[in-house]
Amino acid sequence: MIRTHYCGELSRHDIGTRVIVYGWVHKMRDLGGILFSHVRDVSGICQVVFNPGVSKAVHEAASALRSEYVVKIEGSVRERPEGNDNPLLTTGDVEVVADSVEVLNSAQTPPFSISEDSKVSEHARFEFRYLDLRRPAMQEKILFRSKVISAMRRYLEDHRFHELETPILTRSTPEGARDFLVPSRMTPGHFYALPQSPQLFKQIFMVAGFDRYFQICRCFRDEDLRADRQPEFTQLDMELSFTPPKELFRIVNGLMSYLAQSVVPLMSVPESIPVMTYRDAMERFGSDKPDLRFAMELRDVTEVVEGTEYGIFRDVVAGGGRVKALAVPGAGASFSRKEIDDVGERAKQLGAKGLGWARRDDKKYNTPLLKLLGEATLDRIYEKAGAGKDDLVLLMADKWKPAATVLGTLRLELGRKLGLIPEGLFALTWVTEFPWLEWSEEDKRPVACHHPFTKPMMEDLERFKETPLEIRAQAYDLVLNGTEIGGGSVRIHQPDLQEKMFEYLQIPKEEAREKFGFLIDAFKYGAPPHCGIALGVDRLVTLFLGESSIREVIPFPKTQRGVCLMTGAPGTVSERQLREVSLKTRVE
RNA sequence: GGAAGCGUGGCAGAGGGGUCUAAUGCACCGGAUUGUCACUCCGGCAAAGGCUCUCACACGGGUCUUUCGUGGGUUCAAAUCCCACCGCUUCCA
Repeated sequence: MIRTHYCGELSRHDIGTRVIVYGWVHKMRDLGGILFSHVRDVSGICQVVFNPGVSKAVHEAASALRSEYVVKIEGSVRERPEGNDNPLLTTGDVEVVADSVEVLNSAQTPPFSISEDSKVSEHARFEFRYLDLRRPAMQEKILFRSKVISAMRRYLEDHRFHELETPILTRSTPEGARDFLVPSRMTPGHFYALPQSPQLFKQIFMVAGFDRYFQICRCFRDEDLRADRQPEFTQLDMELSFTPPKELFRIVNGLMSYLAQSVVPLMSVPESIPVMTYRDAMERFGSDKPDLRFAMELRDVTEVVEGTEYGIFRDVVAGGGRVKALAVPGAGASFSRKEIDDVGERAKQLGAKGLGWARRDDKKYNTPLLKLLGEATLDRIYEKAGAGKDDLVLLMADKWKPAATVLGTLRLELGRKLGLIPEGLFALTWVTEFPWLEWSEEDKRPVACHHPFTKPMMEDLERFKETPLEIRAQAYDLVLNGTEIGGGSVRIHQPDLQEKMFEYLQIPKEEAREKFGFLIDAFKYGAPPHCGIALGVDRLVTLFLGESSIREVIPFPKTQRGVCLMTGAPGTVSERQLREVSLKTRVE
């Protein structure tokens, strides 16, 4: 006899039916004469009653049940007696009257409770992940993730995308993050690398003519871990031919609103997601991933203070720098002097040389800047910053970028502190026109901001000789609530431009030839114009669920040191295994 | 590479030089309990080792020692102070 019903799906509809359910004992309540039990399976929980009036033997057998025993229950569904419904259970208006119970497996007492949402350290949860994953809250998250992924597949397949696979064993590329390496047995001294993304392969798919590709793929980066970073993570990777980014945006907007409709009912996504340039994002929010759940925009007051006598402002402006202002709502009235000083300290911690501030009580300004700038200038600063009379105005003078980013960080932190960031809101935005190149102090050469296959804005390219770092790329990020959840670009599809790019990046010809020769060759045989994007599935799911760490939505995550506490990976290998791949370790 | 925080019974967590023989809650174990659903009530409950009582064994009892991430140090005295290491978390490069 096999299972007739899932525990969590029993309802009034089944009253009178004989059922067989399988599951784990979630909880026991022994009232002596009568015995109640909650039985749990993947679908949920139902109550099973053991009554000696029904069967003395079964009641006695049931009294030996303990938490997490695996059981098979046979019985009949009945309506609960008047007033005994349990509104906390989806199956709370019925119960199974058991006439048979079979223990399929007993269980040791688990190290932490599965039925109660008690506080447990991550360490214990990771070590006993199989028990942690049994907890209903975790099952919900993992199944939610699965739903998100399946909705992605559905949507993309409906939009003529093909899910295509790319290799996990591939070759190391010089740009980007650190690779995970896999030694080759058959070619001693050579290594595969695990892909940081299937970038080159998806472009090759475009050359091969598949037109629209997607993949739910695992990517690997050997970097330090964070709350939002794991050494392996999952991306929704996409690439499209003959499609301008505008159309890609439309498809991704559609994907987001499809997800909102089908799996995240709390989220509402407007037909079109706002688009702003990198420059705009930096100027207005001091970040390339602005959190648009709240206003508090940065303003530029350089012109207002240009002519001032105040040395710091004057010098910064004369040196081509900028003075940026941030109005902090209500904080002028509510912050103590110490709190304001703390903000200044924080700014220094973030790399600022100093932070100007102003507030006013009633009609008078109360700020050290009053003497230096005068009332009229402060009036204009307040006006320009859009500050009300109770607001605290922060002023930052520096080169435009640090001035913006420091205030941008303060904006976030103060917004959080003042409770200005609404919960349960999903604010999406596109950020476009990222810089193409950035200077790498480490390598003493320009490196690609996105990756070396990104197409620049062709009209900017003419200025390459003079201001290479000001060239804009046809690259874009998708940002949700201040978190980058995806990024992509229009790719170079002309072999000569791609070769030139490697030149700009000062990658030696031979190296470029060796590592990317196949791509340039491929382009020579008729490459379509193409663009693409990759969305971070772990981050997306984390945000949807309002969690603070991607570890909550990854079934088997690793600790900050890259260790899996359940399996003990990474582990040592035998001398023989090392010999087979021609390796010798330097540590014992 | 660097900064900060943390590590105490199965879990959570108090204790920050002597009163720790480690509070409390949860889980767990035994008993009572016929409508519970965070059931209730009573009792027990950190681990390892030594010695010992009862004793054929088992079960049970008594007693001592060690253990507060690990190791070392300071002190008459360390969970508590210092040093190193290990681990977890957050952040920076």
